[in-house]
Amino acid sequence: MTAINDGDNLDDTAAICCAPLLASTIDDGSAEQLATMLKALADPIRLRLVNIIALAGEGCACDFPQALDRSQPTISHHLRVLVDAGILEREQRGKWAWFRVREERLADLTAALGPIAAR
Amino acid sequence: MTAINDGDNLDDTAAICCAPLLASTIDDGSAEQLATMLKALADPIRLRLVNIIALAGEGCACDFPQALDRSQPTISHHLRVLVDAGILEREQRGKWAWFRVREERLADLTAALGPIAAR
DNA sequence: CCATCACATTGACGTTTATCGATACGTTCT
DNA sequence: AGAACGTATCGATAAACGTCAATGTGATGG
Repeated sequence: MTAINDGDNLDDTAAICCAPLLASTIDDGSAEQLATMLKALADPIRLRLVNIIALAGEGCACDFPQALDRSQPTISHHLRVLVDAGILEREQRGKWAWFRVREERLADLTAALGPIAAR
Repeated sequence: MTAINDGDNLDDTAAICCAPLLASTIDDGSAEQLATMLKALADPIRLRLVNIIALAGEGCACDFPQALDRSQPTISHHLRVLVDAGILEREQRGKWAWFRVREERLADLTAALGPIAAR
């Protein structure tokens, strides 16, 4: 693979993701899709990014380097991973970039994980 | 770090994990704990392992290399990651190793992720 | 006891990932 | 147009990860 995500896989992912983990034998492709979303969340910095943005309703990229003690390029990288995975949405306001949580997508995730726990 | 996990971090993790992502600002430590569980699930092979075991109620290690087309050491590695993260439990029966899903732990996970989706 | 079987551990290798400094890009204001 | 600012991308580096062949460990059964 070349990079985190190269283009509009975002909605491809959204279309297929996520068959409940208990309901049926998950195939190789579905597992890969689910893993992509989970991998995006499976990082402390990215979890805290999502947390901060979810709490405030939205968040400006400009605040994150200081809040999370990481360089601006590093923050930019993590935001990209989250947007590519469909967990955040990006909106340009003047020269600032603002982010919101795509709650439907997180709901998809818990829906895919839930059935196991619910058994 | 030496390996995936070196000892009984399992229950240390269980004790702290997992504060809801929306309810409060998540601190560095909690983020790390949550990330550990998510990382354990964020792999296609491990997702399919959990899926197979959850569907059948339990699963024998002996069946997985063929089912998932991976070598025995690779399967053993993935099972170790899942057990260390508290997602699976291991039981020795004669010379066979059997695994079950720890549903309470998965419930903890969705509980930590859920509040965002529910907003 | 020794052979066999199931599984874990070790060691090595290629790939991916997180991180940052430097730099490019795009917007705003003068 | 040019300066200043916020953000993205590039290039490099070190650490982590997935994978397998070889080997170790522990139980089973002749």
